[in-house]
Amino acid sequence: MENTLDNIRAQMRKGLLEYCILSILNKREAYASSLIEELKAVGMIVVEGTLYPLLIRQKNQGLLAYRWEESTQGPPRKYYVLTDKGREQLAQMDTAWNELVTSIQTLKQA
Amino acid sequence: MENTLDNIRAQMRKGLLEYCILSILNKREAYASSLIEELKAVGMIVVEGTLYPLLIRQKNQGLLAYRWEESTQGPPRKYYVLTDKGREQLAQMDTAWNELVTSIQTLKQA
DNA sequence: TTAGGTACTTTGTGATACAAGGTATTAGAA
DNA sequence: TTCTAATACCTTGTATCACAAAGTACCTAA
Repeated sequence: MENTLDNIRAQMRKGLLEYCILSILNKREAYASSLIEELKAVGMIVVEGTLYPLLIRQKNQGLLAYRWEESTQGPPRKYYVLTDKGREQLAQMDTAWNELVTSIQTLKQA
Repeated sequence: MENTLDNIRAQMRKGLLEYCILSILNKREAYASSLIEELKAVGMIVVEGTLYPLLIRQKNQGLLAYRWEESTQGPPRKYYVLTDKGREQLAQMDTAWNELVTSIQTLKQA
């Protein structure tokens, strides 16, 4: 029942991670650790235990595909890319996000 | 496993309802049905079974208080108002929300 | 061959929203 | 008076999401 700013942020992020992942992958392919890095860079802390199941869900929904790629510094990496279906979903999410931002703007006005 | 725009919207709303309620009550006091009406007016469909537990949670956290008021058209209504603690929480949520919007803007850029 | 770093995965828990159903008060019609 | 409809509040069971914590596998270098 903590009410820290971190918790508030965490609650607000719920459901938006999926959108963030598709948005990043729309720019370039990436593997899990690099996604976590990019999210952390913009202030959205995400842990592995959250991200991996999410990527698997999106892949099972046909939004993502992946390919294995060798790494020079460890085990091979799963590089994810957006599918056509993923791009369609992202377009819908862009709409939903913009509407959400507008809704909250409206709510906060007189 | 539906992927309609409605579902996408619903997922994105998760965790933001609390913020919306405090934002509305920061403008004026309100009872549950009127909150639902205002949320519906900006495109955020919420049902009673979601809102009542949320109001009770926020009241138990000391963010809200309420008073009973007679109605001319039915049973008495619980009018909720923000407490000082609720206003503090709202201020923190404003910060968190603005940061979230900024984070997503940044993610979507090159 | 062993240690440490990197990467991927799974399990159990808490929190949120929802569907569906239930309780109680009021006003007006039968 | 009694019944019905409308309004308002509340509860229970379920699905989903994020997280903490632990586990598995690969690779390199000492």
